[in-house]
Amino acid sequence: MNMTSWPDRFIGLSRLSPPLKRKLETAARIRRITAGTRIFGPGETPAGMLFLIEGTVRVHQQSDNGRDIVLYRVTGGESCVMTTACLFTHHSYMAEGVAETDVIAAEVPRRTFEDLVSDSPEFRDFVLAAYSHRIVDLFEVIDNVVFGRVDLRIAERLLQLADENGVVSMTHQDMADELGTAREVVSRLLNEFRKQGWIEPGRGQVKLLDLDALARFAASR
Amino acid sequence: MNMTSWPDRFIGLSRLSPPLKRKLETAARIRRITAGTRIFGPGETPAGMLFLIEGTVRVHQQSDNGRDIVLYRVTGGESCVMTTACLFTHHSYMAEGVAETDVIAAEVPRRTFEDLVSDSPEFRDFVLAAYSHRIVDLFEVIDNVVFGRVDLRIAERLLQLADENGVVSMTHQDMADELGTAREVVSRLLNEFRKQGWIEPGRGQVKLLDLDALARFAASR
DNA sequence: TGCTCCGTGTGACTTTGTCACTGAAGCAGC
DNA sequence: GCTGCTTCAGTGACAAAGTCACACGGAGCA
Repeated sequence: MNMTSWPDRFIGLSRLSPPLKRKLETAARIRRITAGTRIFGPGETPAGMLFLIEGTVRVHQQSDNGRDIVLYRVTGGESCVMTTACLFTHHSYMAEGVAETDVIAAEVPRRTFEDLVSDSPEFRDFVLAAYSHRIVDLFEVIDNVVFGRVDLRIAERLLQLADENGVVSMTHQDMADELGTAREVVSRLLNEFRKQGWIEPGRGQVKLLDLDALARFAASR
Repeated sequence: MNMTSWPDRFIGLSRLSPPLKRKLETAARIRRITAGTRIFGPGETPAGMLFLIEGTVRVHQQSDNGRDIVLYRVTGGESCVMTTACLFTHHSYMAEGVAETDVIAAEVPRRTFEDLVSDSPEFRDFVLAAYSHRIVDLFEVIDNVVFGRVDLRIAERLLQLADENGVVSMTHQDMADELGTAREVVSRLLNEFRKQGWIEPGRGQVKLLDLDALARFAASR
């Protein structure tokens, strides 16, 4: 990958003027982060704005009694909103970010970030659009957990997270942490799905047998 | 109230230069909204940025099956984030805003708003800080609904919403809609509180008898 | 081979949400 | 006053979801 052009990978940043692009590139520090690394967590403060060039980062919230829920994922071509929010408010993080795959990211120092927000309407629009879209994500999370049923949400996630062979490589605990529920609930509901012939469970993975049935179930009610 | 100085009531806007303050004031349309009026709702798009001079606006999310949850409230001296988000993304509203009291607000047209965001670092900081703080609110809502217990949340809300006489003037349905739960659940739990001698229920209102006990209960676990 | 850890299964119980229905409190209109 | 209507609250039965405790078995390793 040609590192000198990374802003072009971000919708909105490609329209920056060449001088501003150069400013972004020279100020940024390219970070390579291996899968599983915790990138930020509650109590820490961001050193700068993170632009995700490659990979995905999972942002999730934890409770004191061990439960966990995924708020959203940041993928290549996006910026990290939590970081933006913390930069703007000078607060520390409230959730945790973990590299789900190997990640390449550009870290732009706070000072440069603030300058660009000031000087460039395109940059500002990019940041604010990303910001606003993430708020929509949070609304959806709330809608799901308050009004949604767990069985439908599991079916939906299985379909989202399956690889090209229809296999989801996660433990039941992982799935529970995705949805903010408990492991036992996932085990029981997956067992129901198995009885329906929709899936074939294995240790640390689930094989989806009937995608259509799962999709129909997820869409019901 | 002296209307010519309303930006001074907003922390952050008082530091605007006099010319920009005048620009805000002349472009704004002062709106008086009576309690109970629906200000915006899903599907609509904002005509401009709303600055709340007096009163409170309740922003809540509704499900298709009749349940409801309050996301946050906007009070005097704050701006409406939903509106900001929609202005930035050119999306329509996803939640509903209702005037909880009589409201006086300044509506600044989108064009003026965008100009000010461009030209004034102070104005931009004000908007972004409000924005970011509201994200924090949403994180808290998620934390509560995913990890919290309903009885503790009710106790907490009763204390928040009580007037100076310790009376909360709401129906059980209203309280359920605050917390995103069902009316029957509220009825049952309030009955428990009554058995403990903490409250005295009445039609359309609850009288708090033992604030300390309620507070201790809300803080437990 | 035996040991330990981890992922999973399960039963019993609590909490929360849903449904259907009852009755009481307020509030017209007469 | 009385009559009917609406709104609010209470309740029982059940379903869904979360908690707790523990059992089982496979994977990996000494």
